[in-house]
Amino acid sequence: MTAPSFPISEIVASRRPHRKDAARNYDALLAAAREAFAEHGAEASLEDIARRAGVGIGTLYRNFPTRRHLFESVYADEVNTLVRVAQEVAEQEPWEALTAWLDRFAGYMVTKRAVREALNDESEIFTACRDSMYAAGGPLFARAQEAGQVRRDMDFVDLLRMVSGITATAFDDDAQRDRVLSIALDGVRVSH
Amino acid sequence: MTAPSFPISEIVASRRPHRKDAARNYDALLAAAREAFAEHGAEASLEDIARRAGVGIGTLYRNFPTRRHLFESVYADEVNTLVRVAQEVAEQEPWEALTAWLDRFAGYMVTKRAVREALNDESEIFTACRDSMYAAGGPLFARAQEAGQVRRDMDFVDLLRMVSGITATAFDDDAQRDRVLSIALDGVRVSH
DNA sequence: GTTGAAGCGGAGGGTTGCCTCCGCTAGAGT
DNA sequence: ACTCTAGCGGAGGCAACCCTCCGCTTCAAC
Repeated sequence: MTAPSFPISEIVASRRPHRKDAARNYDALLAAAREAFAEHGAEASLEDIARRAGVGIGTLYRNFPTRRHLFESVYADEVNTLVRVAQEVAEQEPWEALTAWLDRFAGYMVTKRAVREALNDESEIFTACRDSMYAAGGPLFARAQEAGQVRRDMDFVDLLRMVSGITATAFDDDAQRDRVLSIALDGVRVSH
Repeated sequence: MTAPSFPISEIVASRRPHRKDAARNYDALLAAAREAFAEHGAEASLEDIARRAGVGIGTLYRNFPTRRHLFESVYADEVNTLVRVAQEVAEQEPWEALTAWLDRFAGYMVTKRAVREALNDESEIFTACRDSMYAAGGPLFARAQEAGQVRRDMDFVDLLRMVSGITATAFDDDAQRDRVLSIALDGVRVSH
């Protein structure tokens, strides 16, 4: 949990191709997949993803032989971003750093809820990415806890579950979501 | 919000048929649908539901002409139960009554998340049921708020969103879910 | 018991999505 | 410029699902 964060780009199964046109298609497919998964969930149609990316279905299958490959690639990409953000907020005050990171975490979780739903712990990539994310956010949590700002009878995973659960729900508007999230975080914070 | 709760059985679109075999099939279909929706979400296959119920696909369509009819019937059934529970807990202390009701609310929300997801506010049945549920739980919330046990800067809907969001998430075990939920509720309760 | 209508099941036609295969295209190295 | 191979797209076979339609079955009223 307190291990240093590490990049995971290298363990991603499907690699970006070298040729120029192929690389362009690869990127378009990944972007289309992220979009489609966010919109339709894990069941999004692969043919639709290929259509969105403006490539043939064959090209999709060449780059990502299975639906799982697509999930894993999108997921790995998101996690990399989350790791980077953890480094960026590291110099803020403990509680502020934690909530700032959670804010980003929430945003990315909304997008990739579909991916997580499909990648049951079976996947090596998934567990590696998850470990990497824990390694990035865990220290922020531990620091806030040691600073006496977070209650001791909960752990980092509890907090992530809480935040992702709340942010995954449909709200009337952003204000309501923020309000509810901050109320729940009041339960997390030690009343000073 | 403070209007008395009312039964909604009568406004359900599709009625239970009179003939013995038909009634049995109707019940079997509803049970199978609830199960299938809980398991596979709103996209559950209707042919699979008919299979589970042990009836032909034609029988399903006769009782529930559209997928929406099925959703509405399952949903109405759940809400009726929730209204009944609200009456049962009414005599407990404000905070205890509220959390006891929320506990049931959470249980039923897990099952019918799929139904809510599919029944966008368009449906008359849906809005009627939702109103009925608010009318049942709202007074419990108001009472706890007036007793000074619930913070004033949130409303009943905020609370329902919070609870349903958290309980809809996958947890490692029931203990973790209860722990996280109670932490979030600590944010809701006014520190005495 | 008879009877007629309410109810039944599933065949079948259409749609959509999954994945493979292969003849064509165009980028990259010489 | 030439080549040759990595890469391309989509036709096509298969499966699942949606929903309709209709001949057969079974309940229940008399």
